[in-house]
Amino acid sequence: MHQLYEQLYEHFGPQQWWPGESPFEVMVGAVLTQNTSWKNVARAIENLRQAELLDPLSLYELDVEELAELIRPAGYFRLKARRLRNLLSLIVERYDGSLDAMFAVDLPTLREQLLSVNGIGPETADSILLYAAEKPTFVVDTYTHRVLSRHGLIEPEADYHRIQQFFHDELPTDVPLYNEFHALLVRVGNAHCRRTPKCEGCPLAHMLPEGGPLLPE
DNA sequence: GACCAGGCACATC
DNA sequence: GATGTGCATGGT
Repeated sequence: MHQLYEQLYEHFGPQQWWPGESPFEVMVGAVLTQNTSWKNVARAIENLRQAELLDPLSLYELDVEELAELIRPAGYFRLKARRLRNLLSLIVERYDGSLDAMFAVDLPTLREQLLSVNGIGPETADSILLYAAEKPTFVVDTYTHRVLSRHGLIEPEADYHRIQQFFHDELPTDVPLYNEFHALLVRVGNAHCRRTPKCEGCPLAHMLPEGGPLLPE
């Protein structure tokens, strides 16, 4: 596990994640990027920035159809407009629009509150917790799952919690480390780990198990 | 034109 | 409890 990290870091260098200028922008991005490439999300966020709506209170006042129109480039835009609204209502109604107040809450409690929002699942919650609130929780995504199972480090059918537990057990509790490691996993996933799993040219190819990658997922 | 992207909720069996 | 489906734009 540590060696995996070392190899990735050596090859790709620091990733400077999350690409967002404020914690609030990170939160919005976390919802918008669900099953969607970051490039599309960036356009949507740019629309919100142009409209000067990148703060909880302004965005909460906007009606859901106008919000949907602005985030259109991110895909699933009607669905995501509702999901954003649900998240905004937590921020505004429970924390009076203050992210500082929200982030003062302890990790397990805040994680539960986020998960209780319709449209926020484990990955989105953990992304917000790690990259916006800077709390030590590992973010598991499809790339994480794919890379680890190909390398025989987890069983292919391992669920979210199990994979996350594995990182928490193996690594020191360290926000910058979790941040960088997850970013590197996405990076290698985007660069080399596409559907056909030959792993050619991958910086991790030399550390695959005997007989190559374990399966196409 | 197919296939994919930094998921999640809900329906159905 | 397991499996299937809708959601949608933009890049390869």
